[in-house]
Amino acid sequence: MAGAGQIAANSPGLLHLQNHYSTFAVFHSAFSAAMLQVSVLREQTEAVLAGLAKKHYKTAEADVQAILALDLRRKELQTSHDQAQAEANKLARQIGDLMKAGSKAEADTLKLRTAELKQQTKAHAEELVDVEKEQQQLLYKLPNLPHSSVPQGRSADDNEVVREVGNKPTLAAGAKPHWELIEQYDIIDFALGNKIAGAGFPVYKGQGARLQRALINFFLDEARQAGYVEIQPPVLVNEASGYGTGQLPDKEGQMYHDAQDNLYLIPTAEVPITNLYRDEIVALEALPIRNAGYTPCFRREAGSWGAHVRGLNRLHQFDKVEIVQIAHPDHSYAQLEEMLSHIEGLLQKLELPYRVLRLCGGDMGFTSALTYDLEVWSAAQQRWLEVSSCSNFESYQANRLKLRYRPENGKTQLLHTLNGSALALPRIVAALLENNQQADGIALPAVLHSYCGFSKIG
RNA sequence: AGAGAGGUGGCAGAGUGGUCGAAUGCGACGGAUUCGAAAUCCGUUAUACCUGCAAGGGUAUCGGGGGUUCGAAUCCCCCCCUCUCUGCCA
Repeated sequence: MAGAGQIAANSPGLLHLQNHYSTFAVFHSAFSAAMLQVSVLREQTEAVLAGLAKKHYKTAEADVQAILALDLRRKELQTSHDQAQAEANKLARQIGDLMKAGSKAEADTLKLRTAELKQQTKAHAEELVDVEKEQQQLLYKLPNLPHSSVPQGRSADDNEVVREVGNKPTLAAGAKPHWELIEQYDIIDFALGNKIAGAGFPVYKGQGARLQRALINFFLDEARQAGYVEIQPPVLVNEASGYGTGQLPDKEGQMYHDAQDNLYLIPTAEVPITNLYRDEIVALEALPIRNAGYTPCFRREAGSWGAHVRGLNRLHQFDKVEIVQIAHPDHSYAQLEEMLSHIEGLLQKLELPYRVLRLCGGDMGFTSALTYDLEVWSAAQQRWLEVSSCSNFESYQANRLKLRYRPENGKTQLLHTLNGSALALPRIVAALLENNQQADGIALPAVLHSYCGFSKIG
């Protein structure tokens, strides 16, 4: 094919998203160069296989070998194709000169050769497309490699509790879960939402709506004070953006899709905000980039409805403030810690007991290299609720996004992308309601009083 | 939604079949000049892949895809997008 490495945005040609940053090497720790770079598969095969094993990826050995074999074939084809094309280009120039000189017969002789070359380049180009497509599909299957600090493990039970902060409140007898409290105070109405939209689309009313607005403002203000630029992105994105952050092609069933215009409702502000930097070469001085945005988030969550997802625990539409960073590869883990401490600060100001988990290989996301989950204690439900997930994707997303920087000298390199919820509202609301319930209402934490315009619900 | 115009390098903007990866201007970078700066002058200034220890060489890319041709930014077809006017509308 012509122009290996080009991206055909807005077209089915997205399969041609290339991963040819072969020189992005091993400057960092053995693990820190992320996936989807064939050079890493080739140069650090053992480490890659170990990482994939940690993520419980089944066919690692076979897939990696297949990708490497395809890469060899790809190079062969590229070389032969380029050589044939070079000769054809040279002949074309000669033919042009001959025509001008009036030597038509000689020109015709050369044309015979160009016809042959044309056959060759065409055959090579076609196979090249096939090979690249096949390699691409295998690469898309591979999850990101876990950071060395990621604990071994298969499920949520194996996650590492990094720390637990705050005291769990002791509720009076007869304490209610939030789905009863919201009815009692008439602040969130599932039945109404069901009537106008469907299950999982609650209607916030009165103090409930005002609390939502207060939390959004609080989170955005805190983010701005921490150095984040506030972004208001579209909540519908195109297909290329879905590929850029990795929601496509694997998880398309989790997004609402407008087939008429081929747009997707965002499952998180991560998608539009990170894609802002798709196909960009960012100046070193601009790093790290800190962006924050509030958006509603839409998740189909097909088939995931069950007993313990009552009330606000899981919704089709919810509100979230997301923080996104783009960092130099050498500094991305420092930035991850910065983000984590920002999020912890929010929870502390909200006076919610929380814990920080380092997710194990089996529980972390497909695209992540290291993920911290933050969970708040929901006193009436007597369980931890995940309110934030904060991850470093290293160059895994950047590779698809073609998000790079130019080093002092040398070729462009991939940047690292990170994001975290700061914070997702529904479970925060659930915990606030449950933990602060009193006989005569719900006492809100001091930090929210001025944002809400009231200090107590009820 | 209808009609028309247009998509070229960081930006602006030439270029209607070959010598065009692409004039020119601006910007940026390096150098000269200067005590320093402005101005001026000289030079450099895209991305990706293949090849090579390197220097270098090669290929591709002028919105995307396909076609015509020995040869396409330039001609033909399809698609996408933007702008203007009309319609509609928060």
